[in-house]
Amino acid sequence: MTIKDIANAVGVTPTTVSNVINGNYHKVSQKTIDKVQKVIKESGYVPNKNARALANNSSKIIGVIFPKTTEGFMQDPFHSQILTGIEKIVGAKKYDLMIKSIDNYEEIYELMRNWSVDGFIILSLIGYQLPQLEKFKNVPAVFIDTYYEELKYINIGSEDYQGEFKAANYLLEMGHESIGFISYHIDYPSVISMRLNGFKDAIESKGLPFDCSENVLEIVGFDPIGKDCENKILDFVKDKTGICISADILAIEIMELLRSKGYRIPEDISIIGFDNVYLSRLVNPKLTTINQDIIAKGKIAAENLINMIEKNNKEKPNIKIPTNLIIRDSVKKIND
Amino acid sequence: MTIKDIANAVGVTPTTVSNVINGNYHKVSQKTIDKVQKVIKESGYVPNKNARALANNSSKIIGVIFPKTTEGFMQDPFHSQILTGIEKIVGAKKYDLMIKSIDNYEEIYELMRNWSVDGFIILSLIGYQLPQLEKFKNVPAVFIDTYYEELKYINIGSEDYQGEFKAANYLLEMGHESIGFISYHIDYPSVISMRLNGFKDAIESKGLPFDCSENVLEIVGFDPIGKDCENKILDFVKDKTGICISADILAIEIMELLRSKGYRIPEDISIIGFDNVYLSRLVNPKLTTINQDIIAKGKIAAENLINMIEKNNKEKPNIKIPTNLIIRDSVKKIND
DNA sequence: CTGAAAGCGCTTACAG
DNA sequence: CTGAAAGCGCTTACAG
Repeated sequence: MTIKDIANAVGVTPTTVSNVINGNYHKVSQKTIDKVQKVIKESGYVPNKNARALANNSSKIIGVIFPKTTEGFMQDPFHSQILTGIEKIVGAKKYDLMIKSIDNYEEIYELMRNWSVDGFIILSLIGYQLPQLEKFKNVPAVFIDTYYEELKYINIGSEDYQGEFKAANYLLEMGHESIGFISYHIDYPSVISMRLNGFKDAIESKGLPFDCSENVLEIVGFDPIGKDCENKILDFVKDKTGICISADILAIEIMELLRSKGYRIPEDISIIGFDNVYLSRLVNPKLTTINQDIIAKGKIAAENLINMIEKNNKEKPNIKIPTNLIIRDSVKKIND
Repeated sequence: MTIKDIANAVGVTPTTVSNVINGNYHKVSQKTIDKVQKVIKESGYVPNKNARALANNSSKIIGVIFPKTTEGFMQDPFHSQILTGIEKIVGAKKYDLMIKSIDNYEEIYELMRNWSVDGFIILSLIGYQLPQLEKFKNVPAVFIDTYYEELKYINIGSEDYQGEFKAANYLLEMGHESIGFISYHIDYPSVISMRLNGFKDAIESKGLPFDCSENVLEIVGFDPIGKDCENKILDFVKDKTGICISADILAIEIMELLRSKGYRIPEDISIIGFDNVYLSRLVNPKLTTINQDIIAKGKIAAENLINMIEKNNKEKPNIKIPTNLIIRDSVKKIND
């Protein structure tokens, strides 16, 4: 079933059929429109989008790009929720979705030319790789959580600074005076460095001293936490009553470690996470954390991209999703 | 940059360029091959796959189909891990990946015709909808976790029966005599009904009586668990020492519920899950469970699909991933 | 071994 | 309002 078949069945030319399919109604009489639509419906005609894309140099495909990692990117619940949000909007707006993990930013360009992809959502780009995207400049794209001074694209981030400020501030208000921040490797600038800034400013806003070597522990390597790393954490925690941890997943790992060493949480030490992932309310004690609506983030990314594509919108705003404190059971009040 | 441009640059026709791109080397002289490849490399030529798909009626696109749910499908860590496995193989084999959530199985057919999609991986199809796929019969497709008598497609499942048998058997060997099985809604046949059979047979293999109304609790609705549901669970658990739960996520929810009612795990009641999701080792106590390699499942699905496509393989095997017991801390030994 | 030509299914100026 | 025709970038019999 092709446009030509429809045209023959109705007794009209492919031009006319194409016009009704594409809603160019002002070019066709109502009588013809009706006849064509009837035959299309009855025949179960499905357009060949490859042909359409070839003729239009535009596919209504959106590409989601993420880094090729050994563990597998979607493993991380954060990313799968982003994808959930993206997929909802993309589907609702009648676009198709391609996903691809890459090693090398040339591959984005290649994918674009392969299929005449209309736009991209790019997850977890490392900032310093941005210059490689020069030739990509005129392609509609939105980034997620990419901080880089010269970013010429829309970025969808979160209020990371404000969120971690709230977290640290809560600890301080609960009477904690010696607090720390633990994170995986900290890139600058990045989501994590923003959070660290919020932490620092919360401390200083109370007139307390902040010192990187005192208040911050950056851990290398990934889960499960290695032996040497364990000792660093135990050492770091010793003289503190409360810890902000840059992500729930890591917070949960660390809670597990501390528990195994005989710490009671929150009696012996208070913990606060970031992200409010699903499992944060299922661990024991339930984790106090900073919430962000990750699915909304994916949706906003897709909505902005589609706006760029359809309205040829040239603005490059830096959008930030709000973050808010979720109080559960992993922080205790200190009275003195 | 098109094939025609390359042809002009080399001084040859598009036919020849196409032949070298497609590896039809026996049709071209070595000298010409070299010249064409050199120009392709230098020019940064990228093929237009829409044109190729249009000419070939085949796209090297693989579609991953999943149901449109309100919560969002990829939320579930199980599904995002499957997707991780699929993406790895699809990328490695130089295919492209489209994903789409659907309400209605007609949409699969539509997607196929839209893009000349070469094959599909279909997740969480409800068995009784299979007959709707009649017209889809000749399209390469593999299903994941779909049990249906008349399945004419490859299905990639797990040893659900054997896994739950091992789980229940472990409880029995640890001295538990009154044990139960808790699950969300049980379809027949399905992953869950297979697990229930394994549970039942383990009990009966010890010469113990099995009675559905005694040993099985099917809960309706989803997380978080509702009030009425809570009471059912508490009631069910009262006269038992060990519980098999059909999925880790549910097990973790239930552990949380029991803890809040004063139960100590495993001292007061033993719990065993299924799936070995990431968080099962992060909860307290660490969850004893049945492991399956979910990423491998995704990989096997993709490998089988691509074999079907490329070798025109007509076999429809029913593949099952092994399951094994992971002993952690949520089951205690009962000595009498 | 190489090329001319038709065809895949659509869109889009252009003419009438 | 309708249609004839060229074009999008590829592939593939077929002829030489």
